[in-house]
Amino acid sequence: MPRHRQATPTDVELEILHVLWEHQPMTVREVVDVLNQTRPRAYTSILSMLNVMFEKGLVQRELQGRAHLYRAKKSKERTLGTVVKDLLGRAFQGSTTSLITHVLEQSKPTAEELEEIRRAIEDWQEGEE
Amino acid sequence: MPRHRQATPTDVELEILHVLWEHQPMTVREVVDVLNQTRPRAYTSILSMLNVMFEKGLVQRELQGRAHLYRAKKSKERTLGTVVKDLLGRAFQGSTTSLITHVLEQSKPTAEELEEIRRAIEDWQEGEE
DNA sequence: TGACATCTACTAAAGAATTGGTAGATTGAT
DNA sequence: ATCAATCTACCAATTCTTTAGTAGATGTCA
Repeated sequence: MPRHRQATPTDVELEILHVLWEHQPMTVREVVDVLNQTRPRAYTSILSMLNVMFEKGLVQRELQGRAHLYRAKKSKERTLGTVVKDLLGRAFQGSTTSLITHVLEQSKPTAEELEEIRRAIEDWQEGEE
Repeated sequence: MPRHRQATPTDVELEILHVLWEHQPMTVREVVDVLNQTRPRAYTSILSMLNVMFEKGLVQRELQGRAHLYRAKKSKERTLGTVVKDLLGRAFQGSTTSLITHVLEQSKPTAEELEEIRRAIEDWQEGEE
């Protein structure tokens, strides 16, 4: 009857990671202040989450005075890469084309964005291959 | 202390939906037989999941003899669209280009796949705009 | 008819995710 | 020194997800 721990960060974890990536290193208080601008939660809620994330190895911390300074352990790039890889396998059974088609349909990019995407494809092609 | 129900199908739900999309309509027994080829679970486990999914409105069912015939309520296209939209907001803060860049990096498409992707972009452009 | 297979409904159970409270220590200001 | 603010650790509670057992009904077949 068990359950396997999720391979990628959960919703709230991702929410917190995004804040850290932008302002790290941060105290719990600072994270709370940023999050409260969108969806208010108790200080101890965020503290608990950061604790869980520390135990999972998602964040690092160091003492400064009596408060902890947190920072994400993995970069935004690496983390989002894992998230995409997971989704690709779980929902799209590895089909890159299918995933990209859905992305286009959902985001309905403007002509400029399309150009940007085309450039991203070329950049990637030259960089990797 | 609550939790908000997930907007998109969960892992196991997606696993089951993929099976249904390919063979529907199906009895529980048939779904179990397909799933057991990859990861074996008890008959009642799948039955329970299908029940939950029925209550959530993810699948429909009709009686045939004394067994139920299940089928997905929403198409694969619509469902995966929702999944992508959710991910785009949650993990990529709406940035299509960022998401696509990560998809390319993770899937490392071959030259042929790249061509396919380019064609998908053009198709989409002509179809929609 | 009786043994057996199979289907459903109901229930249980345990782990994971998320939110928050309480208590105790420490700091800073008056 | 005392009071308030603030930080952490520890714990509680609730919902969701996933897996599976049990019981009861029904159908099949010798």
